Amino acid sequence: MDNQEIARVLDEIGDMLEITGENFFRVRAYRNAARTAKDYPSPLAGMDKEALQEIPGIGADLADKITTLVATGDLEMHRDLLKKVPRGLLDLRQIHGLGPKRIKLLADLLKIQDREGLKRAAEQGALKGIPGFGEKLEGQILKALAEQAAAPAARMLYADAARLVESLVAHMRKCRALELIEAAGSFRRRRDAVGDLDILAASSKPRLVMEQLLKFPQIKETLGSGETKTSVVLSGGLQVDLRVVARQSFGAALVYFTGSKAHGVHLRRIAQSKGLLLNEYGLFRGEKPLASEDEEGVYRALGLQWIAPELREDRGEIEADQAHRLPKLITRDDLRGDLHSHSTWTDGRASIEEMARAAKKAGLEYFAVTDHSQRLRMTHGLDPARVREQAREIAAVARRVGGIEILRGIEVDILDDGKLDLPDDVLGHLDWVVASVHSKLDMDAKAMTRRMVAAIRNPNVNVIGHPSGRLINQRAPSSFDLDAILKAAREEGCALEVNSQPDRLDLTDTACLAAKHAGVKLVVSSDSHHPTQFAVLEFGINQARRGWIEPADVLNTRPLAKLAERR
DNA sequence: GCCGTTTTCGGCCCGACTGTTTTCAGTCG
Repeated sequence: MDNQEIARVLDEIGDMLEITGENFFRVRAYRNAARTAKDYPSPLAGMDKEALQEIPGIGADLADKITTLVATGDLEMHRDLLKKVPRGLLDLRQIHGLGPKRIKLLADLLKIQDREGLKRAAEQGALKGIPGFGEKLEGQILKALAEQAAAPAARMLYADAARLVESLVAHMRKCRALELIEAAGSFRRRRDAVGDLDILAASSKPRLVMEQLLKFPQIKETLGSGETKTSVVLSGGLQVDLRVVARQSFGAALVYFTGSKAHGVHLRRIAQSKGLLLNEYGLFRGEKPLASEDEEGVYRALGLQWIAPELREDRGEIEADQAHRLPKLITRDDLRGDLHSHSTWTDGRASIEEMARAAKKAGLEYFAVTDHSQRLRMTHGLDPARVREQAREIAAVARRVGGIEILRGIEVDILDDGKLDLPDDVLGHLDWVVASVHSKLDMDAKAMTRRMVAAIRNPNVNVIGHPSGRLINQRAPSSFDLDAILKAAREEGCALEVNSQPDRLDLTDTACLAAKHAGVKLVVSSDSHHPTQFAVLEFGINQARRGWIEPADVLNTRPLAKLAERR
């Protein structure tokens, strides 16, 4: 049972307890634990009760429940609650406007158990009779039920969101009343994909700024609009929340609106422990504002240093800050080279020379040409003869294009049994070997772990490419024992890749952190198939920063001469 | 259910918007 599954069960318990009217703080304890589990960088399944209790927010009772859940795959409390709150009822939480209190009323007064029952009742006009329900809410529920029959909204890739933010911000800047604007929320935290967009603006005339947003051409629906806050849904289904505050509150509002929610809660608890109040308008002692204009000031007044948005997930960054141990995060400028790229020799769309010129233009000192190996027939993967032939072309290009070093590399397939797709004597003559899984991505965890560890043990392999194989919104990550893989990688001095393609971003942020803790080096790579794609390195850097990665953790921050050192 | 430079009991983060009310509960972020 992995951390995601543990989190799901705990979350469901929280929801069911809330619907049955349990003490809200007990509910919150389960929600907190679920969130902690979801973000925890190593498997809770491998931890004993004492270790679990060391984690903030998990006490004796929850540690006990988690170990039971891991051992038996089930929890008596979860089963018992499902008898009281059937799954159909639980699912009603997805409907906008329905929370625990109203769901309880629906179940108690109208005996509603699921969507079907709710739909019938709403169509008959039966909801209006319930206290707190009226004409509008009934209509809203019917509409939500009809819309949810359509596909559920996927999260938008960060790269797509970045383009949208650019056009939205350009649109907003046409408003003269706008003083400052910043995309906050999970976008500013540089998450790999975002569920909505939170835009923060400063203005003394908020009404005008709201009106400007409502003129944005892609708006499908307005969910709500008040003096300081407007929510709209764009035609693609993405929700945009705009918040407008006075300029002197911008820093506090940015902290508040950047989140994460858990990070914000933690900050407000610190404020409270100092007898202060923290909200989106500032940090206050009684009526007196202590800080509000900029983020640095707000953190300082709480006794903290400014924390990079990528770290604000309440994964220990506040404690690290208090101990003066915040990481000095890697930036794009720290990268000297790129170690994964393709050319027209396989599935790339540009020649080696075009790629070399583009890499040089992107400010890189070196890059590796790592085309696919023979097994990937559809890409015309390289056999030993073509590997040698390509080496001659690389040498020729290197003579023509100065100012950048070109490494002779390969992205060799890891076969089903963990052997590699090219013989060792061929790999041994190359400068850089990426080994990747491209087939049978869904094999069971034990077999996949063996397969990847076997590749790591091959001394010719420098790095494992896109280790999990996931494609965001399209393909689940392969299952394997990350700890076992990290242990082998550490022993062999084999690195793991952070693939920067916007739909891969693989390793994930938490896996980066786990690798760092295990002493495994990373490589941030573009996996470019086109000259413009060296720009995606920015996205891989985002992901690495979210994983607390510093320049020294990443091999391609080194000058070429030091690249061969494996640790 | 968790937690402790006020505490092992009694607290637990904060505010905007909507719809239903006629001062506020519920939901949401």
